[in-house]
Amino acid sequence: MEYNFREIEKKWRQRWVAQQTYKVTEDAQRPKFYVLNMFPYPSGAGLHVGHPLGYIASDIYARYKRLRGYNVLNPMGYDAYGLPAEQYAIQTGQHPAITTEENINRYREQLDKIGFSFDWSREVRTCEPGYYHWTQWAFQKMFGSFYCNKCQSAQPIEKLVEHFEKEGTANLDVAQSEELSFTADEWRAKSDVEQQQVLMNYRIAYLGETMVNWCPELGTVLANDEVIDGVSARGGFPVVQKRMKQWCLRVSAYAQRLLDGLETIDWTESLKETQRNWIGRSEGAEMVFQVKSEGVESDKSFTIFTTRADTIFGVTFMVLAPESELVQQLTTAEQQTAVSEYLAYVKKRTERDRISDRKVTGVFSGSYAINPFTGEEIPIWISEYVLAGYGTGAIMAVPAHDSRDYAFAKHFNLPIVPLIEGADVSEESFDAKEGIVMNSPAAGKSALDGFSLNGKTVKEAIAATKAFVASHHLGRVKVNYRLRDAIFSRQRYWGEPFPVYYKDGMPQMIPEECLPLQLPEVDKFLPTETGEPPLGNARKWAWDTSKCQVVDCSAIDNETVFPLELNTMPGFAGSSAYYLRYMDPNNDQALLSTEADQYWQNVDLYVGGSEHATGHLIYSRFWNKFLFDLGVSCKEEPFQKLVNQGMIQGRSNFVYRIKDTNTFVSYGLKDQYDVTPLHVDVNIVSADVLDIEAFKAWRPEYATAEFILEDGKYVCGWAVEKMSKSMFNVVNPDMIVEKFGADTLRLYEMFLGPIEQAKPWDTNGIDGSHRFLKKFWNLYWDSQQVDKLTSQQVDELTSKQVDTQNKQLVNLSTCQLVNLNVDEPTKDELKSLHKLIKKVTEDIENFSYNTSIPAFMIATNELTALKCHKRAILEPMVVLIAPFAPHIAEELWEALGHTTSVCDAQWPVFEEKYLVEDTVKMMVAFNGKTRFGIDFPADADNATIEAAARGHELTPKYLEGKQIMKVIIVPKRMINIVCK
RNA sequence: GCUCGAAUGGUGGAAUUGGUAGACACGAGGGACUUAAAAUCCCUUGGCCAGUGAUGGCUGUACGGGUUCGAUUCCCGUUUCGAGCACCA
Repeated sequence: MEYNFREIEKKWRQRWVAQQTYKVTEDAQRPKFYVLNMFPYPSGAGLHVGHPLGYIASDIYARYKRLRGYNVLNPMGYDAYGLPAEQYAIQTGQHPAITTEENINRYREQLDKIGFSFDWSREVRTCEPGYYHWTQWAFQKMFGSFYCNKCQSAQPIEKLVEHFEKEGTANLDVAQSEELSFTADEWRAKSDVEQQQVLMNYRIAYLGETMVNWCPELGTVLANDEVIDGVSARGGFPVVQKRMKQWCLRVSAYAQRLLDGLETIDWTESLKETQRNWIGRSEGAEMVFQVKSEGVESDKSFTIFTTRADTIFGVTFMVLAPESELVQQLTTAEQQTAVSEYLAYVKKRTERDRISDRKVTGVFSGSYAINPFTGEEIPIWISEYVLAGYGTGAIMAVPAHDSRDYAFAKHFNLPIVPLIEGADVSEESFDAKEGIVMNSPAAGKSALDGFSLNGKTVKEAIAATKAFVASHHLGRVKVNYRLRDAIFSRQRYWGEPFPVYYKDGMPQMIPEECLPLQLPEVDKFLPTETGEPPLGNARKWAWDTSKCQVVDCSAIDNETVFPLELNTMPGFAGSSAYYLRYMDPNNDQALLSTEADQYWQNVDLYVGGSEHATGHLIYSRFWNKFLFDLGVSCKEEPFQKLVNQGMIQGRSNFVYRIKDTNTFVSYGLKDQYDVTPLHVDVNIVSADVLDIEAFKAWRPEYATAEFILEDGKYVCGWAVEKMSKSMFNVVNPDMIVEKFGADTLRLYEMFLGPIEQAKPWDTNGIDGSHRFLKKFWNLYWDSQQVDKLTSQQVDELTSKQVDTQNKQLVNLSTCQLVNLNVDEPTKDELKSLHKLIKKVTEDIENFSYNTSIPAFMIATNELTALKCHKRAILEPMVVLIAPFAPHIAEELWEALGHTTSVCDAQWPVFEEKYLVEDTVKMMVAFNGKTRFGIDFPADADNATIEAAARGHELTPKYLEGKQIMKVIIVPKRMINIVCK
């Protein structure tokens, strides 16, 4: 019987749908397991073979867990909002909802062919009102919350109001945009609008005027993770810094918890490290410096942040960020012109300029700061190497021990005072945090309260200085984070609308029971000419508070009808809590029910690309922690284990055209000509040999092409590149499924290499996986009857597929499923099976599928050689392969007489006893060189073995005339004899 | 510059707590079957050397050292590649 994968796979695709094989419900009787893939953005290009890699890996795990008795949640959905759909809409005028729908259908069609065990009844789409209802709801909750540092959690804003009414800002320890100070009386005296403005300083979702990454080409602001090297991640357009009023999420409030949480989850070290870098915790001190301006000590002061408080005696100048508000205050009259010129220069430079050429630039402000430890006057400079957004936007410069300060000091000829014994700072600064401190204070100088660090190690000195700063009220010990609040507004159409309207210029939340606020229709998707977002084009986009519904803009009277927010939410809004929604996708009363949350808890295994390390994976951890504080999610960390699948790169093929001709020369001969390499569609190349007819038909200009062949073939060159349309190297999974079947595709993608590693796709190797499945199939469909046939009858059989040596027939169309004899399996057969059970079980647990495929191949070959036709062996084999190749497994399972799906079978139990040998081969080595192996009884003890070795019984030839110094016996492995 | 990870045949990659390096597959070469092709099956395949041959010897996991009876594995140093962060004070 032939392995007809097309029919088999079609049959089971239909059967799975009809029988709802993959539908899952909460079941208190069984332990849960939650497997999740990062849901795809349905792009117009469809899936290529790289996309399913992670889905296949997680599907194998999901199926395996199900076979082990777990109730497995394995959902799929679509991250449907996003820029490309909208860009397409701008170009074509087609509504993004329509193109998105089309793309989703295409994705679904492709996914369905690969045999995933997704429960499609739980599908979510971020662009559907029933889904973004809860994105809007979460946003409103963030608006209605502040972050309490003392209790380390989000709290309702009402609690903060209570605090203000009682004691103003006294004893307040909360996350805030800037430090405010007022009394309870002052608070009560404020108008409603003023109070609202104050509260904005504390809300977790707040409207803030901040420097944002503005991308003029895209007409929108971008989050930090969407900007790479000063250009937009999508499109590569320049990004400029601009001050704008935007919705922000106070992610920074959660910085420490985001950092601590990393210790509790099972992610790769490199990914955790990436997040640690992104969060960028640094411990240091803030110190206050008084200002002396134009020779007069003023009451002005400013604060700097430093991690090297110990270097306070080496400070020779101060530097302010050009954007700092202090610049205006501290510039003296005579320096005004120079400073203005410098600021104008800085303003012209984009983020990108700053990164690409790091010139040392700066200007003196005219003012001096006073070193709080020594009373020395220190000039205050302004330079772009100090960033406004980090710390306080001002630093104390210690040129001897900071390379940036050093470069600045050299350039402007400022003094350099070394503080570490033995450090040579004549050529470069000594940045390392090691050594013994000296010059603190410098000889002949004195410091406040006789403070000195001389003789201490740097580490001790840092601690001592911090303690001194705190006790003498010169500043405070402070932890700084690089992590900034997330900008949450986008000036785009295709995103979640904010459930917000404006009254007296202050944002108001539309009532919770009126959610979701649906995205309105617009005529034009481009941002308006006035710079307003596309929602400014919507005619019906005003909020009627009396009717609690959206009404026409013309009705705005600012009494009952108010304008709605025009921005939309960014891409990460919808993807930040989708894993929670899968637990209870159709709930219209809540994001999810408590029961669903309690049962499914969090994602046990999350699979996706590492490109989301500083975006999605930070935002959803933040989002989940917020929901955890609210009591909506019972787990603080959303993704317990995370596996990053590597990218599958394309393998491009090239043809070589001789310059100025239409003649193409084969790879091996190209050096004899002056040629231009051209990408050629990999789908008309097989094993690097070009299909010439297909090539001529590919493009009209090649119809008359001529070829210089080698060995009658046209051989193409190749290179590994990103898989993309423009390189003609996109391999479509549909084609592979059509040609080899989904099971082969699944097996081959897993066999390609370790799941985490990037690797090029090479269709050539796929034959091996397909051949294996055929062999596996033939284990079951074979030829008991053949033994009964006479050789003459065998010869007469039409297919004549005879292996002459073994007299065994394969692929014989008349044969039935093996006549499973009921004999006890032999020792060898059981050994093959249990070796496989052990290997496959371990591999799946460790996520290293690439090595279990060979194990299957070896077992199959062994069992074929043993002519094993025993149910006790073959039945567990089907279960073992079911996670990898579900279609063929189902077919064989049914053929073996089962009426239920193989998905509900039991994973075979491994038994050590079948692998225990009667004899153990011990390798014998002399002086570390392995010579040969000798069989010992398995129960021989070390003393017996050593006696045999010393008695020269094992090895007379090698030991002749030598004195045995030492015999080392490694249990069940090796005897090592050391001799002279 | 800092942090993390990696380096094994022509290729993708195996190798348990340190114990016969190169599993398995691709590619390549040879053979069987076939009018032919496809399909299938069998053999060879890290390098060098010796032998008619079975086989044997040397060498070999980026490079240089070290620990060990024994190192792809552990330690120190170097090089290269990948990833992340980056005027972050």
